[in-house]
Amino acid sequence: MKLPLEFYLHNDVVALAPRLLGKVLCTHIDGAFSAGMIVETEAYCGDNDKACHAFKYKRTARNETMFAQGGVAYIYLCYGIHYLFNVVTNVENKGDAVLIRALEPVEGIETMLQRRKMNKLNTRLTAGPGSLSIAMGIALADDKSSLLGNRIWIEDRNNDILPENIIASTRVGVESAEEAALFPWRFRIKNNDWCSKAK
DNA sequence: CTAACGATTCGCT
DNA sequence: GCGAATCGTTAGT
Repeated sequence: MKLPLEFYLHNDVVALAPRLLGKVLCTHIDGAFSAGMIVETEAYCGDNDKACHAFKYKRTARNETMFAQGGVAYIYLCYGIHYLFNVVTNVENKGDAVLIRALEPVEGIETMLQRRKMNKLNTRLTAGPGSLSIAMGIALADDKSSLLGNRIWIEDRNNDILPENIIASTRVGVESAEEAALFPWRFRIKNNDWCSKAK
């Protein structure tokens, strides 16, 4: 069951990020189908979050997509090599998004291994935002893609994560963001090996 | 126009 | 477990 538009329009990105845990990210790209359960996310908020690209609603050519209506993909190039996949949320002009940091492979594992040029399965396949984008076949060209279409979408497979199995912690790479660095806006599933290393 | 940095990953010890 | 590689975007000269 594909998540409906209303899910993405929720006005509190910090409440939405943990709700994406346990949902399944699916892609149908280059004729191949892949799916992975979301096990780690981070919330970014344009209004009061200094760590966010869209802090104080500042627009640049790169982050323009973050200001779109919820339900589209925002894909951003980090460190010159890594594509980071984000889900834009809220209504237009808010600049809110959820970064997907790690997946647990569910379907199309052979395809993922090929894309990653790997022979055997290990947690590096989809642990980490740059890795999972490659494994799922997501590239910069998919920036602004709707998550309601038939190329990239997110499914609810009735696998809700209980609150006691969700761990909130501080985000990575935000030391210079002052008070925003303390916000516990990183969410992951307890005892899941596919999460990138805990801080 | 130029310099600095970052929502990271990979290979090696 | 740790340190180097890497380059587009941003902001400052």
